[in-house]
Amino acid sequence: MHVSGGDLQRLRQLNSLSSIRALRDARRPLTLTELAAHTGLSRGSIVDVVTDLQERGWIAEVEPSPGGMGRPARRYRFRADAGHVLGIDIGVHKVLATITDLNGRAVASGRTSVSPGTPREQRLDAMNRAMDAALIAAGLTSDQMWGVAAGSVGVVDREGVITRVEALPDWAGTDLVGHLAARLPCPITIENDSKLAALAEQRLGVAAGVRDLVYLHAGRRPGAALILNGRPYHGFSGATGEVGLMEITGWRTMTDHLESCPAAAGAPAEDAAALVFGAARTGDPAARAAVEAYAQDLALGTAAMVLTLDPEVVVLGGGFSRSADVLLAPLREALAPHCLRVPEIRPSTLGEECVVLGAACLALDHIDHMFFSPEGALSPPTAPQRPTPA
Amino acid sequence: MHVSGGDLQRLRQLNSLSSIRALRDARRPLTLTELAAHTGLSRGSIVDVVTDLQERGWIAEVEPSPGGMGRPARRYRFRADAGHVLGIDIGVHKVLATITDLNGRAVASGRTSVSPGTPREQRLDAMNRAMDAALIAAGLTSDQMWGVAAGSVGVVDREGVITRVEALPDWAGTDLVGHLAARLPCPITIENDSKLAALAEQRLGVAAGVRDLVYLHAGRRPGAALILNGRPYHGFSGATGEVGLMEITGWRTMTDHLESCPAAAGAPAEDAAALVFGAARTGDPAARAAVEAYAQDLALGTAAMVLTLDPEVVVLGGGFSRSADVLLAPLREALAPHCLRVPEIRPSTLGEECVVLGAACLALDHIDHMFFSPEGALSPPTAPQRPTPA
DNA sequence: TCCTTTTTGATGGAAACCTCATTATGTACG
DNA sequence: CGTACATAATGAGGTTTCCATCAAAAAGGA
Repeated sequence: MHVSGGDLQRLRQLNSLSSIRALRDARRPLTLTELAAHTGLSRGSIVDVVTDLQERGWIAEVEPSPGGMGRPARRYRFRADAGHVLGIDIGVHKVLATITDLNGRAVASGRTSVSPGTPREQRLDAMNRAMDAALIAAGLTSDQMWGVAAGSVGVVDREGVITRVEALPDWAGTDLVGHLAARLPCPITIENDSKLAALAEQRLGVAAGVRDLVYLHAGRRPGAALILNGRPYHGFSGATGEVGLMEITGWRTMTDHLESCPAAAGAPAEDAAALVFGAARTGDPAARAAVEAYAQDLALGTAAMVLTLDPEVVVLGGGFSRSADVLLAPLREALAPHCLRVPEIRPSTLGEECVVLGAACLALDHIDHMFFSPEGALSPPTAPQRPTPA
Repeated sequence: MHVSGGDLQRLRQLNSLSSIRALRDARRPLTLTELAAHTGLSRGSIVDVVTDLQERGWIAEVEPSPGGMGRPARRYRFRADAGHVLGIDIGVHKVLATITDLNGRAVASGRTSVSPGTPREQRLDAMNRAMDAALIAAGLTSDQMWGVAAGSVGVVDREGVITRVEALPDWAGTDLVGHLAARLPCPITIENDSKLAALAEQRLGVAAGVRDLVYLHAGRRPGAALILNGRPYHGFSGATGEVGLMEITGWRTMTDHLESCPAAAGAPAEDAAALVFGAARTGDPAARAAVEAYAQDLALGTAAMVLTLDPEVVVLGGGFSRSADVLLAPLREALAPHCLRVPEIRPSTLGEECVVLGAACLALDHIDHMFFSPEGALSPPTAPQRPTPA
């Protein structure tokens, strides 16, 4: 909580920001009287603030709403289309890029396919193509982007360096920031993909507004991410949610239960899980047993996190969350004996878009911090530039 | 980050708070020129603000510092003695009460002894006596307290109710808030004792300024508490750090290693640990083995938290931290094989005072939030009253 | 004694806010 | 169709707060 104060212009700036925030959060046009109520300012001052913001292009006037007593009031809306951010998901099998407006609404996206073996340069190239496709679809250029955030597999430290990654052979140490900086002048953030998925679920998804949650990435490479006190939790070096590395949790071997199930016999390892979940859905006893054994192991590591953090909600995400209908009940039952209070378990709903949307949320958060800080001027809406290193 | 804005008086209020904070954080008298630099205000405005604050009693003028070029500057200090808060630690064997000034410096304290079997009413009475002793020692009355925070064993929920406690038979459900409210008109906060110890270590102790830390309570009743993103973490229902409840951590039985050690033969269970640690210190092989076995078990649950949270520091607190000299190395070694990155492990230094000081910190935080919020007026410094329930 | 350095105090001016009275522009109703 | 009512916009006058600037004051050193 930074108390700043300042001069009269700073006060006006704060009041302008207050108005913008009110308009943005209301998600509908507001009248001057409503704005005055929201901000606590007098009517006259709100008029000043609003005409100023309108001249600068932050807000726009809309038709007065018909049918009401008294003289119809002017109404204003936040111009969410004044700027855009870019979210990127660099996955193992695909790269997604999505452009959203300042409200976080997706306006365009691009996609390219890669494989686990794709070498670094080609993966970066795939990222470039996905970005370009999204930009073209949105009809925007790269210097119109206000911010970018990219999600990647692996451990991402505070400087955005990927320090550890198992799934991709030559991906660790990739200078993602540098690579993006060459093509985009705006601020850049890199984060772990599960953390972004968790953020998306907490902002837009099944855990909207939840203060404390554990996001479980259930899939071929299990993982977890945390939202604590309402904010994404990064830890000291970014290596959070790695409880599955402990032998006693069984996370390293739990997919064996699925892959060695008769229902998956002969199929390639990456299809095994889906086949077993499908068989379990139709009642196959061996498949059900395999799912239960998997859930038992998953519950061990989950219980360790739940007992440590006492979250309100556990979000079940990752590829296996598509099979939440057969996985949820066994997981809940396996969790119960370990926990003091069993948190609500909700299957993820955002699906494949989860990480890109989370990335866009993070980029929006970043520019929010910039604009709402004392230094971040409330200039006419233009794409912020990265501060040039001194 | 709440953007508030407001009218001109609010601006003045913000600037006043900014000045108060600068004076408080500097921990030394500042000149008007220094204050102007800190707050970014012009000199003339600072004069206004300062004379205003001085009239209201928030700051005081001190002797100009001699020996310097030019005309000697007036200097002002924050009047930390303008108000006081009360911290209480309701332990199993003792009740502590400490009164600190607005800088968190202890000015007086009181102490009473209790035993695990002491029934609720007598324990509350012991608390009253400790409080009264502290008040008398400080020469203050209960209505001069600006805030109280009490730490208790057991799980404390958001409303301050003790929902679960193992160590004290009839303590769960105690209406601590109600009890304190009958004797103190100021805001009241209740929190779990380990969480307060962690807070104290992060504010005043061995982990000052650390953003993410795990506080290990190593003692006869093991536990843990978390500071995450620089703030105490409470969880949804307050039951955090309970990873020791899982069988696989071995936390429920790990003290058996110490109690069954020959070095502790014949001694009562509560002295066993100290004897074993003492024997280990002199090189007794059986005692060393017992300590190592204990450390192995302690490391399991700790590793689960470290892998989940990736903290910068683990603080070793609780009764056994007095024996950190023999416990630290085995714990560090036992932790290493499980962790991606072994956090720094630091033994607690605040000792018995830990919880009371943490309680005082929490009470200070609470009034900070009150005064620095738009509503909390910057009236002349007087004890805030609890809002009367409507 | 004079000069340099730094703080202090005073004045004028501008920005931003508030209040209150007046005017404008709709709907409702006789 | 005209009047009453309700709400919104506008404008005048006043207050608070801040800034910039400049002369005066208070020390130490030459």
